[in-house]
Amino acid sequence: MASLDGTASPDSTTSHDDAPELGELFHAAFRGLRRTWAEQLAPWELTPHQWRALMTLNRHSHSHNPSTSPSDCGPDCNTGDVRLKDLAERLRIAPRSATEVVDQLEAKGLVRRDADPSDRRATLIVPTDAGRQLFTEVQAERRDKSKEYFGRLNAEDQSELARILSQLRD
Amino acid sequence: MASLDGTASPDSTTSHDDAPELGELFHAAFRGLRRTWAEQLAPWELTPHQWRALMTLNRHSHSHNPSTSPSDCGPDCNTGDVRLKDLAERLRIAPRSATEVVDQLEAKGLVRRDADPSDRRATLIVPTDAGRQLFTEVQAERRDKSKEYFGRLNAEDQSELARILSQLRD
DNA sequence: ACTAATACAGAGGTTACCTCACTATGTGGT
DNA sequence: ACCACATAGTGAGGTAACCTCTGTATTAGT
Repeated sequence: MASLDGTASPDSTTSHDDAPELGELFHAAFRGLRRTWAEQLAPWELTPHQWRALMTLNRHSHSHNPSTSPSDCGPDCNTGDVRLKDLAERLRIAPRSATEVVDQLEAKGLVRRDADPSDRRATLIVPTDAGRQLFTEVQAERRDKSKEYFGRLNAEDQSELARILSQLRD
Repeated sequence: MASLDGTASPDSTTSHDDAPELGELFHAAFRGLRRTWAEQLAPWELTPHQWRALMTLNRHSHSHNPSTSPSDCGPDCNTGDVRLKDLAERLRIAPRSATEVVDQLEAKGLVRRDADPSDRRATLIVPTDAGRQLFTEVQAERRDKSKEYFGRLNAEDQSELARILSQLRD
């Protein structure tokens, strides 16, 4: 609870209590971000959630489990041993929630569930060709900064924001 | 529990650009904020949404007791008449969604629906005594910066964040 | 070999939104 | 005065993005 650092002045004479709180600003900004994303992704019939999952799967395909790895995993080993659980961790959601979004992507033919040869309990989530193509397509579109939500910030503010948010994320 | 180690892969030969996107950071930070709020508000059985509505109503309505109100409202005194539609606007949600949260707060006895004497279509949302008391109580608790989600940022970063988010909000 | 842990999915719930259609009421035009 | 139309709130119904709890198959530890 009350830590003893005590460096902060509790009187807060200089703080404006009636100013919109950080939380409110954050909330509003996040809702705007979500809305913008949803609109951008609508042509592809993807929700932001699905896009995040697809992006993670396409990008984050380096495995973490070296045990019993196939010997032919050379420099181009990028098939991506991403188990459902790994996806959940990267998206910071519960495994059950990852199941859901994978179900959706699978129904759209964007990812595939493969059996993990090293553990028959596990499922490897692999983007299909369609999934990879869609990812590339959408990403290219999104690279147009004028369509980016954060495009209204200058570069300096963008990196400032990134720095601060990183602290917040823990 | 688990260490959630970063795997500490020193070099990813296949990774070309691993810059975590702003959107991802934003998302993660927002989820943390939501969770923190929910936990803080749990003792009062309020959801973050309900709290935001209650806060808005308490801040923007200066309603006195029906009796003994000498109307010493200053020149800048807002009438304190917050219609459901006004609440929706302030929360930036659809009127129908405001109805919902007002329903919830009314069921808890924290706000009351009064007829607007100047327009019989309109409903004025007024915090009850219980609502005002709860607001004060929770706000006092939340003033303890050590419990604040944004407390982990120093003052400078907090105002930086506020400045940037304001730009984003439009 | 037996027990504990793990990976996933089924069932069902919650929060925080939304739109569309409807009613009651207010407003302006002729 | 009357009618068209807008506006305020709400019932009905839906969606996205989460969650927990439970069950089953499988693997790991002793």
